[in-house]
Amino acid sequence: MLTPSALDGRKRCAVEAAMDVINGKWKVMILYHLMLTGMQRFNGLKRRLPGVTQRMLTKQLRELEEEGLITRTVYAEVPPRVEYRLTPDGEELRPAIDALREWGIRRGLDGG
Amino acid sequence: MLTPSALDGRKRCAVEAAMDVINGKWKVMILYHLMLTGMQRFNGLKRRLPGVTQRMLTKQLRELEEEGLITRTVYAEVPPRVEYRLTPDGEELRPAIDALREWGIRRGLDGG
DNA sequence: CAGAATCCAACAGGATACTG
DNA sequence: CAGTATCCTGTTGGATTCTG
Repeated sequence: MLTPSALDGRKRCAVEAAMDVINGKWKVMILYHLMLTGMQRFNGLKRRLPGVTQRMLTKQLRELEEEGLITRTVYAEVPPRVEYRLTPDGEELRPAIDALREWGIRRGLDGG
Repeated sequence: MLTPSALDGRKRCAVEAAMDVINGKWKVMILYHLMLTGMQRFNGLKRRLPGVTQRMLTKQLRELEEEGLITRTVYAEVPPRVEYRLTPDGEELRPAIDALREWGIRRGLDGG
């Protein structure tokens, strides 16, 4: 629980730290789609994120990987196949992203 | 609940919409401190956000106000007094920010 | 298919000075 | 106290081309 008197002044940057990790135009959406589908390949994500460029998708995927939120599995095949999945750590973001999503729904659609 | 089969493909941007609103280096921290304390004045926020510049604080506060997440109350006094508070809409972000914060704590401190 | 490399534009954000 | 106004920089992000 968020208890004001107990937290004001201490550990004041857990929120900030979390935001740092998911900052980036596409990161939350990437995580969201991995939460929905369990696994996605590069072009699968590209299709699900209208407007993303290869460069940006690659970059954000790499950062999420470095941060330990997703795994990248490369299969040595032709044509290449690369699968992205959430790590347990990334999976633990689900409640937060879910809360964000529900807030977005309440705001924009209000029960729609 | 986040039910994959029901949501994949529909309403796919509630998360994105939410992220758009809270994107900005200081916005979530501003909201967080308003959640903790109920009200803050300009310099109070400035003190609580180490590193923020007046320009950025002003900018992000204005954007949060435009987005309807906070109120800005100006008292015609000398010296001036301006109070910032969450709107009900902003208050509804509490679960999301709380979830983010708890994730950040689990990650960085793991129960600390 | 899943990128890497290069180049470039836009904007977020910072430093500083000034003000009612 | 609570901002404006300028100026400036770095990062984010896009367009395009090339590759194993």
